[in-house]
Amino acid sequence: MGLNVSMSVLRRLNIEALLRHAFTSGTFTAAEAMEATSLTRATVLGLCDELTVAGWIEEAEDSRAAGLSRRGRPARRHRLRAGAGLVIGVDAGRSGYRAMAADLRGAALATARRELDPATVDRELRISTVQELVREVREASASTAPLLVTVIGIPAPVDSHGASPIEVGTFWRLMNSGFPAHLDGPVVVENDANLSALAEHAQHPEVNMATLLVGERIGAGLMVDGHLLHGALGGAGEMRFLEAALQDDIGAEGVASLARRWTLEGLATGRSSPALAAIPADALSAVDVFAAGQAGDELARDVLDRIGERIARIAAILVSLLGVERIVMAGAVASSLEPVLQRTREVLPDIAYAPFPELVASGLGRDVVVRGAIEHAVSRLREDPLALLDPPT
Amino acid sequence: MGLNVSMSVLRRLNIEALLRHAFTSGTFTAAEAMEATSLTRATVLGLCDELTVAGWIEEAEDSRAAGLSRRGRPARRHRLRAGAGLVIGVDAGRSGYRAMAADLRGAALATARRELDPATVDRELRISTVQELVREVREASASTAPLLVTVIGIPAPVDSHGASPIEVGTFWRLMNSGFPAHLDGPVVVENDANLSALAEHAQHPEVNMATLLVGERIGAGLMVDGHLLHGALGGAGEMRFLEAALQDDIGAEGVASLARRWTLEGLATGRSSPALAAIPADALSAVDVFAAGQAGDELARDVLDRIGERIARIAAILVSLLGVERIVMAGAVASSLEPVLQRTREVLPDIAYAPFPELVASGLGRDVVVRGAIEHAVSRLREDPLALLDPPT
DNA sequence: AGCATTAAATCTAGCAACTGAATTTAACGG
DNA sequence: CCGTTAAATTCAGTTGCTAGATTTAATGCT
Repeated sequence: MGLNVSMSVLRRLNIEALLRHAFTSGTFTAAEAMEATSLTRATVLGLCDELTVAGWIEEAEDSRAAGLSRRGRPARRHRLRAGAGLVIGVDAGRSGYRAMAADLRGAALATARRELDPATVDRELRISTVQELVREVREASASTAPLLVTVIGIPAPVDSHGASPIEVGTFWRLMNSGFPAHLDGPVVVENDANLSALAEHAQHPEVNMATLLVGERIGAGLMVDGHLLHGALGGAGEMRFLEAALQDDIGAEGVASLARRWTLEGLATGRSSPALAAIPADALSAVDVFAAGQAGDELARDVLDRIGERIARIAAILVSLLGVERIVMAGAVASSLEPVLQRTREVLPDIAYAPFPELVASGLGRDVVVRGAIEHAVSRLREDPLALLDPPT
Repeated sequence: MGLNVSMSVLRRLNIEALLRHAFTSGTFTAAEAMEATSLTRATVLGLCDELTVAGWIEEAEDSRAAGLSRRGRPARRHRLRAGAGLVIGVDAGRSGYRAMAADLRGAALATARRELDPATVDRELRISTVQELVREVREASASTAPLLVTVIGIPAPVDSHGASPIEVGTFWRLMNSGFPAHLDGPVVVENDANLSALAEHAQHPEVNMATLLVGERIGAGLMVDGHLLHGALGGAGEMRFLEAALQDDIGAEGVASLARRWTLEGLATGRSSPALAAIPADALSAVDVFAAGQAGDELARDVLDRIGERIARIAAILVSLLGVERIVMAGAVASSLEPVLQRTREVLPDIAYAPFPELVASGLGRDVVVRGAIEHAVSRLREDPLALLDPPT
C-alpha cells in the first residue's frame, strides 16, 4: 500500500481533493467527484483506479445495483476504504484513562479503560498506562491497518504545538507526560475540554459553541467561526478568570466540587436535609446531591439552583464576548444536569441580553473526550489526507 | 492590464504563490522566489515576465546595482508594483468619518475626514458622506490604478459576511447602511473595533491580542491564533457581558463616558476639585479629566485609577478566557491613557494569575480604524491575490 | 586586452498530467 | 435484435513544468 512517493504538485492536489470528497460524501460516482473536484471524468476515474490500487478507496456496488439509476450504463461507485487506516483516541485524565480505536470514518472499533489512584501516579505510570491501553484497543480492533494518528486528551492547557506551559509545581507537566516520544506513529496532544468541544461541534458544524467540561474542575473548549481557540500557552478556555469576574474565590471549581462544597456549607449553617445529613461529610458525592435534588430535598435543590445561576453567569460572559450560540455541558455528571440547566435558562434573561444561547447537556457521557479525540483525528485526516495516509520519509 | 482569463489550475496556483511572495518580501530575486515557490528558475522567470506584462509586478534595479552581489552575473530583481492597485479604508463612525487611500503595500496616499451631527444623520447621509470621502481620497491619491477593495469600519457588530443583526431599534441598521450597493468595486464591511485589532495585530503578527476601542463606548477586537473572532451575528468582542460579570450596570460604557460620569458623581458627593468643579457639568469632557489628573488633581486621579481598575478586570477575563498576551487600548483617547494603564498594571497581579499581558496604548491615534481598514484590504489581497487583482467575469 | 571565474539567464528537449472528443461498453425496453 | 441512454474507455492534443546544456553579464587576475 502506498502511492508513488514523488508525484507532481498538481497530481497531489487532485488526489487530495478526491480524498477529501471521499471523506465527506460516503459512496460517490465519478460524476459527483467531477463536480467536487472540477476534473474531467477521465482524470477522476484514473485517480480512482490509482487510489483503489493504493488501498485508500474501494469500489462499491454500481449505481444500478444500488437502485439509483434505471437507464443507461450503470455508474461505477467508490467509497473511502474505512479499513485503510486506524486512529486511536485516548482520554488521559487525572484518574480515569480511556482509549478508543476507530476506523477512517470515526466508527468505533474497540474501547478500553482503566482507573488509577492519582496520588501515586507519576509520568512513567501515565505513559505505560496509555501505552497499554493503546495496545489493547489496537489488538481488540482486529485491524491490520496502519495506525495513522493517536490523539491524547489531557487535563492541562495545551498550545497549538501540543506543549503545555511549565507551571509552578508540576501538575501540568505530569499530565502532559511527553506521550509522543513513547508511542508509535504521529501523536497529537490536546486539552481534554478542547476535545469535548470538537466532539460536540462535530454534531453541529456551523454553530459557534462553548463546551464546558465539568467535574472536579471546569474547563471550556471554545469553537468560534469554525476554529478551536488555543491562545498563548494554550490558555484559551482556562476558567480561572471567574475569580476576577465573579469576585469570589471559587474560580474554576467544577460542578461536582461545588455540589459538595455548598451542601456541606448548608449543613454546617444548620440547614436541615434528612437525605444529605445522613451521609458522612467525607463520603458525600455530587451524585448524592443530584439524587436528593431529584427526590425533592430542599437543600439539594438550592445547591443545584445556585450552580445553575453560576453557569448562567458564565454563559452570559461567553455569549457576549464570543458570540456563542450554544453551550454544552459535558463530563461524567452531564446526564444529571438538566435540573441545573433549567435554572440557568430561567435566570439568564435577567443578567444577559438576547439572543440567548441554547443550553444543553452533552449526550456523550463519559466518552466525550475520547470521542472528541477520534473526531480530531478524523478531521485532521480530512483536512490533509496525504500527510497522514502517505507520509514522507 | 490583466492576465489570461482562463488559465490552468496549476498556473493559477503558481502565480498566486509568486504574488504572495511579492507581497511579503519587497524586492526579490529569482533565487528567492524559487525558494518560496519551489519552482525552477525557468518557471519563476517566465511567471515574472508574464506578471510584469500584466502590470502586477515590475523589474527593479539588479542585484549588483543594489550592491548585493560582487561576483557573477547580476540577478534580475522584481517587486510588487505598488501602483498596480488602489485600496481605500473608511472609518464610518457615529459622528466622525475618515477615509484613506493606499497602494497595494498599504502605504497611505491620501486621507480625508468629516464630522456630522449624529442626531441628524440618516442612512442616505451616511452613504453619501462615505461616497464623497471615497471620491475625495481617490482623486487626491492621483492614482489611475483600479480600486481593488474598499473596507468600511462601522460601530456595530458585523458577522463574517458583512451583515449586522437587526436590533430592536435601528441603530445598528443605521450604522451598517448598506454601503456595498452604493460604492464601486468590492466592498467589505467590518466592525470598527475589529479593524483596530487588525491594525495593531499587523505590528505583532504572532501575538494573541485584544484591542479595546474605547471612547463613549467600549468594544473589543479579538485576535486569537492569528484569526479575528466574529462569532454568531458578529457578536464576538461585544462588551455588554461586563454588566453580568462585574455585576454593575455600567456595561460597555467607554473610558470617556466613565471619566465624565465618575467625576460628576464625585463632585456631587461633595468631593473638592478646584480644576474640575469650575467646569459646567454639561461641558465637562474626558480630556479635562485626563488633564486634571496629569496636573495632580486628586479627584481626577481617583477617577483615572478607577478606570484603570476596571480595565484590569476586563484584562483578567480576556487573558484567562482567551489566552491573550497583549492588550492594546485604542481610540481617540489612547494617547492619554498611560496613567490609567499604570494603575491597571498595578492591580492586575491582585486579581489575575501570571503570565500577565502586556498593556499598551495604541500609537495609531484617531487613525486606528482607518489604518485597520487598509490593513484588512491589503491582507485580503495577500491571501487571495488573484481574486481581487484579476476578478472573474 | 584577454582570459578565467562566478552566477545568473536563456534555451531546449522531454515528460507528466490534464482535457476534449471520439469510440466503446453496459445496461434496459420494445 | 435493435434503439436508446448513460456511462467508461481510449487517444490525440495541449499546457506547463523540469532538468540540463548553453549563453550571457559581470568581475578580477595576468
